[in-house]
Amino acid sequence: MPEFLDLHGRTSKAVRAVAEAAVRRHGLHLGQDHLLAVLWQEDGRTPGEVAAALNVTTANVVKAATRMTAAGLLTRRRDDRDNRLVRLWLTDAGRALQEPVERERRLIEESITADLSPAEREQLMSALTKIHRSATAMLTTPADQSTPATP
Amino acid sequence: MPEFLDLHGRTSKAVRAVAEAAVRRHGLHLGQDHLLAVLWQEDGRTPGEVAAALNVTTANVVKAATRMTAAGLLTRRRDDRDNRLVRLWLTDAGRALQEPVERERRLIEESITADLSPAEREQLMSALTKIHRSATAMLTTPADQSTPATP
DNA sequence: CCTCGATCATTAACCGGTAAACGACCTGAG
DNA sequence: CTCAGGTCGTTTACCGGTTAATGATCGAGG
Repeated sequence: MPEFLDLHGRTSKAVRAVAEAAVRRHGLHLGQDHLLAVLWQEDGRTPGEVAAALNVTTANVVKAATRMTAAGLLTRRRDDRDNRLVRLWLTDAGRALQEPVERERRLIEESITADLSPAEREQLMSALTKIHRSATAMLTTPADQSTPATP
Repeated sequence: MPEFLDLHGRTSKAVRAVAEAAVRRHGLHLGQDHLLAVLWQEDGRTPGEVAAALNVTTANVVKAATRMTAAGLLTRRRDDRDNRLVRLWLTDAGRALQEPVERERRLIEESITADLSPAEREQLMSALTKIHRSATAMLTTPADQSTPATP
């Protein structure tokens, strides 16, 4: 029922669907492009490092890495010095996706914000930043709804 | 990398996490509250009707309904006149959640938008509406990125 | 009356995401 | 040197979401 949560949820789903469709044209699933983006920036990171960079659990990265390894995008290799660690390396196929995927992502960004004036876009980013800050604060500070305002 | 998509994704995840934590305090999972909301409005709907109201697949509603039936929130019963149809009925437990869940959802809406002035809030809703419209349009009209502007 | 197509719900197989349990490995204190 | 505790990755079991295949039922035409 609440206005913002409802609109945000529907918008979020629609945006997600657009990104999903776009990335699927390159044989990827949504989320896999984020994992690739981290490795495009720097190769040979561990699942834990990738998870931290993506703000996701390590288990999630492991599962995705398994699928992407099977798909020929990644290579797994244990670290020689510390045998607990596993390092993820891009294959040529995984590296080849960088340019087209990043380009498409830029196009989506443009198309999806095309109806907004520069001022509107600026205000939207500002507002979303505030929402993001509030939300993350509410996650670490549980259930302060008894004191909504700080006098 | 794109500014908006990145910020939107992170914000979306944070907001989702807040809603998840809130609804979990009442023994629900995120999404189940939406299903309940439809039934709170009117009881005895079919999975297909609920799915259409939530903009979700019927299969998803069926799965959720199965779990919620096991949790004692719902009751399944086949329609007498048309035996293909199944109607979902709230139990007392399911109906009892309406007031606390809706109240908490309102509180979250307030808390999460507390840093925004009324004007900012208005602009945010307007911008999100435009984003939503663009995104849904891009879903039905695939790959018009070769003609970004309509001259 | 009977069949054939449309309309339902359901199931199974995938995804991304999570939390929890597990096991292998390193490291530092004794 | 040993061993206890911390740090990893992996596995398993959920949840919400999807698509595709299956199955039961209704309804209309012949």
